[in-house]
Formats: sequence, C-alpha cells, structure tokens
Amino acid sequence: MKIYNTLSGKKEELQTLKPHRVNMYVCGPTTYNLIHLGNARPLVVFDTVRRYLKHRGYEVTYIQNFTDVDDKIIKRAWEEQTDPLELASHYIEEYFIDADALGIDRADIHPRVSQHIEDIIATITGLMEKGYAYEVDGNIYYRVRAFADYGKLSGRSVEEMFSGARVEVDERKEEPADFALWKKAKPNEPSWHSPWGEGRPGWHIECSVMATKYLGETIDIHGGGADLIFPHHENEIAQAEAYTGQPFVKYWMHNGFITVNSEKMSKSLGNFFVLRDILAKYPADVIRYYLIATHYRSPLDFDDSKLEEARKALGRLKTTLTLTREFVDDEPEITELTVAGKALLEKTHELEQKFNEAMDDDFNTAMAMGFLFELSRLLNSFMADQDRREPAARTAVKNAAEIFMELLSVLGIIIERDTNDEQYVNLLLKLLLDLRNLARQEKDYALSDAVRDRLNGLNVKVEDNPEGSRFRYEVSPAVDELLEYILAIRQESKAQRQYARADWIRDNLQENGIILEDTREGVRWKFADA
RNA sequence: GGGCGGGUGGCGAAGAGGCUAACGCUGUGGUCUGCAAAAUCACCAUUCACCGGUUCGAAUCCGGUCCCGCCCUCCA
Repeated sequence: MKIYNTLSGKKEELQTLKPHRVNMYVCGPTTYNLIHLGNARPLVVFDTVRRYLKHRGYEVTYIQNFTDVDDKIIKRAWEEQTDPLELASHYIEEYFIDADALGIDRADIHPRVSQHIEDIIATITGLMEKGYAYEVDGNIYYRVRAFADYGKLSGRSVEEMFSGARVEVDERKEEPADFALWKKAKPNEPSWHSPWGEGRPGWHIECSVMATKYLGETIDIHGGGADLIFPHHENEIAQAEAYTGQPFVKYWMHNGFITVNSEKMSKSLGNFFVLRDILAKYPADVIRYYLIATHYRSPLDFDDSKLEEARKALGRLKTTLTLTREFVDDEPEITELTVAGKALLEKTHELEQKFNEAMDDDFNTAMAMGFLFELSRLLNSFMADQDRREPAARTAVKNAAEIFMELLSVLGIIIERDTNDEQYVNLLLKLLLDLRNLARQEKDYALSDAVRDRLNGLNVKVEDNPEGSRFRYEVSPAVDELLEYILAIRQESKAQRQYARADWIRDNLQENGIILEDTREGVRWKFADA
C-alpha cells in the first residue's frame, strides 16, 4: 500500500511502526465559528483514510485536536462579550453536529489545548534547557537556527526564510523566522501560570505536544490541509524532533483545496459556504461523495451544479442498492449457483480486488469509485435478465450485494436517512385530504369515507368545515404507513384503469419530493433529493 | 521573486512509456412500460494546452513556450 508523503514528495510503501497498527493525528479546527465546506474536506478525506486502513485490517488509533485557545477565538469572544473558552466549547458542540451528520467517526481522543497546558509548559521548558528556545520578557520563542532540519517539509531553506520579507517583524526576536511557543498574557485574555509568568501557548506547540503524548514520539501518519505545511507542520516537526530527538512523523499527508470560481474558498474572500447551509440543501452522503469523487490531493472547484451532479451519480449507486434489496427479499435461502451466478460473483470479486488496488495507491477514491459504478452496472444487468423467483439468482445477488455494500461503507457514501420527517407526514396527510375531496367531488363516497376511516385508524382526526378539511393528530403517524396506504389507493385506481387518478397521485407526490417508479411487481418510492 | 501542483471529450474526473484514453453527468437511438420513471443495450475524444526532442512506441519521459491554482501572513 502506497501513500504520498509530503516529506519526500513521493509515494512510499506504507510501513507502520508496529505491524497491523497505525497511529494517526489530524489537525482539527480552531473553533470560533461554524465550519465551512473547505474545512469539511480533510474531515471526510481522513475519515475515509481511517476507514480504509481498518478495512485493510489495521488497528487505527486516531487523534484529532481542537484548537480552543487562539487569537481568533479571543477576538470573537470579545466582540460577542463572552468567555473565549465558552465560545470555543460552544463551537466544538456545533462542530460535532456537522461532523456526525457527515458520518465522520469520532476520533479515539479529541484533545483540546486548554486541557494540556501543563504538558505544553513541560515541553517548552525542555526545549529551553536544550537551547532550542529563549525567553524575551515573558514570551518564549523557538530558535529556528538551532534546528538543522528546519524547512525539510515545506522545501525551503533556512536562509530563504531569514531573507523572506513577509515574516512578522518583531525586534525582540533573535531572528525574524523564530516563532512563539508561549505568549505573554495581555489584559483580559485567557491565561495560565507558567515559570515565565501569566500567558498562553503559541499555535504550533499544541499539536507537537498532544500528538506525542497520545501516540508516542514517532507517529505513523499526520494529516491536514495543504496550507498547514508551512508554517504549522514545519514548526511541529521542529518542536517535536528537537524535544524528543526522534523523527516525529513517518508519513505526512495533505489534502488539496476547495476553490470557488478558481479562487481558494476562504473567509477573507467571503466566498465560503457554511457546511450547515449545504447540509440543509443536500443529503450528507451526497456531500461526502462529492468530496471524495476527486483525488484528495487535487484541487476541487465548487459550485451548486457539482453537488447536483454528485447527487445524480450517487443516486445510481443507491438505486442498485434498492434494486438488490427488492430482488433478494429477506428469505435466507442458500442455493447452488448457476453458471451466470458464478460469473457474477467472480466479476464482483475482480472488481473488489481492483477497488482495493486503487485505494492502495495513495487512496485513489476517484478510481475506486469507477469500479463501484462498474459493479453497479454488473448487478443491475444481472437482475434485469434473471428471474428473482429463482433461489439461485437471489443467492448470487445477495452475495454480490454484500460486497457492494461493504465497499460503499468503506467510503462512507451511504448514509441512511430518517424517513419520519414531520414535513413529509404533513405533506402526505394533506395529499390524502386532497384526494378525499377529489373523490367527494366525483361522488366516490366509498373512497372518501375509506380515507377518513383509515386516517381515524391512524389516530388522525379529520374535520370538515365550510372552508375545507383539516387534520389533527397528537402522535405523528409513520411516513411508511401513510405512503403504503396512498400507494394502495393508486394501485387500485390503476387496476380499474383510472389512470387520471393514479397519475394525479404520482404527480402530486413528485411535486412534493417523492418519486414513484412502477415496476412489474409493484411500485417503489424514493425521496427526490436523496 | 522563491517553493509546490496542474492544463485530458459538452461538463466533472481517472490514467503517468505499449491492451479499444476508466468512471460519472449531459445528449442521441433501441428494449421494457397504460404513460412516466428506473433499469438495460448501443453510440458520443484517431486524441490528452502549444512547439521541439528521446524512443520501435509518449497524455504519460526531456527541453522550451503559454495559461491556471496554492504556499511563502491567520487559514482545512
């Protein structure tokens, strides 16, 4: 299995420190607002890396931090007249709402800076003792010149750094490139006691300290966005390696950026899309699909049409899943396979193999998905010309579909949604009332009464008054049951060749986001936006 | 200015020396179907920014040119 290592600029064979174990650390967000789509990319990418490593039999320890002490948090808290740590805590909760929706598995540990001040002070003290850091008036700086390997990750020389004009100029530092390990407290800032007085950690030290604390002096994989390569990850290396004397990270992985109209999505340009807003418009699995349909190191240009395309493409895979479930049904009959069934399974295993090979090559999700689509077509065409009444055919589909489903779940691109949304309940009830009124106009009192009785049976009261009808319920009826009833009415209409009524039902549902598809054996429904 | 990465069909996106340039979306035609949808089958790049070179053979390697993005400052 190969991983592109930013440190060497090449794909390298993965050799973990301990066999069958991977320790990975991923830089998490600074929690001072809701995350945007750009922030979501590394979440999904590294979650997928983690899932695949597990799929390949590795035991993965996954750490993702929260930066909850930071200039931006302090600034925001001051603007909102609240406590910085409370603000950070609040946005950590908000973060989990979004991350959970996207199906991001929780890290084994989510350490926060504010809970590791003692460890950070100990590390800074050690760095000072070894001559890698110095104090200036309550501030501690890292002496970049003392670390010979400085610049090895970002590919720039120390001299280049020193001559760089854009580095923050601070007369008190020995060199312009030196960076803060500890910042002296300013009035009204969160601060902690230290040997150098009141203060707080600099940005970079937290990751060196927390990564080594939980994963050891050398870790297997460290991930993050490409913009963290310099200075953040460069500085993490300088700190950790100077302190421990050991190589800090074996494999550095960095995801590419999301752009909008070919410009980087960023706060300063104002072209960012808050993930919460996108989640309101598109299902989480569509967003997840979109984010890994392109290789993780490539740039990704965003606009609404891309999500729409992702929705349709993923819909194809979901349709196959639906079709296989219909085809197999629940009977666990196992039978000898036919020649065609054997061929199906053989090809399925081939595609599974190819899927794994693609993922083994630096997590090529784009290529791996290509094989998923091929598997999808394979299954669909098998089902199209086989008879589902044949146990052998069902057995073959069942076995192949299990593999299909497993690969989908490695990528995390199927997230089952909760169908019992009140919005749909009300919409279906309204449709039933409309249908009932239509029946009454047509003097089909048998139907109109049947509808009312059925609704009463579901504990929904129907009230007729001069302005029309309305419904009331205390306990929400289930979407499934309502739909089942509506579809039964439609089947009855079709049987009586009342196509106008049947089509009225279908059109009405479609306008409200539920699509009906007639098949030889009945009807199936699905959400239009899924 | 320095450091990375990239330009592949109408669109998105794989491929990194040699099988018909994956896969998805869109489009066209056929099958199925009360109609619709879904599914299925077929078709849709002699060509991979441009110009040279290496090679029996180049999207793929080398040199040059033109564009584009990112980093060098907080940023995923």
